[in-house]
Amino acid sequence: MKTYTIGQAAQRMNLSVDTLRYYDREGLLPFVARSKNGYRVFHEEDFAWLELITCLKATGLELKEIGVFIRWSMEGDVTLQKRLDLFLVRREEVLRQMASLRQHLEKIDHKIALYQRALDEKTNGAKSP
Amino acid sequence: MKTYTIGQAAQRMNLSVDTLRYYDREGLLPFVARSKNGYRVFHEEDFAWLELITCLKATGLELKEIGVFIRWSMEGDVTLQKRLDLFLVRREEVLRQMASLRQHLEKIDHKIALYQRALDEKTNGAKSP
DNA sequence: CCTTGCCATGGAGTACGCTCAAGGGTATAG
DNA sequence: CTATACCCTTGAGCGTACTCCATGGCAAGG
Repeated sequence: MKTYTIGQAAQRMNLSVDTLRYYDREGLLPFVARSKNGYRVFHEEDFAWLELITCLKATGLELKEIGVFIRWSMEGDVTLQKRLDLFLVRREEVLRQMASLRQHLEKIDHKIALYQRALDEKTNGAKSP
Repeated sequence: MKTYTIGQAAQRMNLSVDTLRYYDREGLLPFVARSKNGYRVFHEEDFAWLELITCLKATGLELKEIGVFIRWSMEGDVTLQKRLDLFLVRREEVLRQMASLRQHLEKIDHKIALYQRALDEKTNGAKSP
């Protein structure tokens, strides 16, 4: 089965090598294997974890909290309920963020309309006095 | 006309007094007046600016950039085009963020379904072996 | 064999957005 | 008049998430 060095993994995930090492230090990557000379070895399944980490981070979860989630995952089925609860909270949070963005988009669209009108008037005013 | 102290403005905007003073120091609040003893005096119109700042910040614009925008605003009509462009860029950015959130929501929903199924199987498995 | 390039660690440094503390002025209720 | 609850400034400190650097190991091609 194909394996990846940290550099290849970083490239594939669009993260920096330093970021991956930082995540590892913070306990987010306990699933990453090591070769006998100490190199990190990424396998295909690891990318599912990395994508999940990326997803959780993008929804505003702190690395610390993601670390907690990863630890739960490693503990197995006893933490299923906790992890479900975490995702349910995350879901609500994402919905909140989407609602907030929709409102801000409205405000921005409104501003764009205003600015466009103001610019139109300026050019028209200059052309036909 | 009603005026607000920094404490009242902070309360109304759901920001801390320190945050408002920090914004001021960073050049985001050149429109805020001062009383003769040096106190900041917020007027009704100022809240439109504060809400705009909040909006831009929520879409991911850095305080530095917001400061640039505010300075443009103070310069008047000559910067209309620049400001319009800024909002157009911001609009694209918000759309990107919304698309990204939608994808993450899908992933989260998928995970929730998986976890719920796993929990169901666990309880059913225990009840009917 | 040696160079080049990627791997490792530990620890320091950075950017951002606050947040707090020290030291001092002001205003209003009792 | 004084107490208390605001206000001011300057400057330091903090949490998060990287990012960079020094130092050193390993490996594959020429």
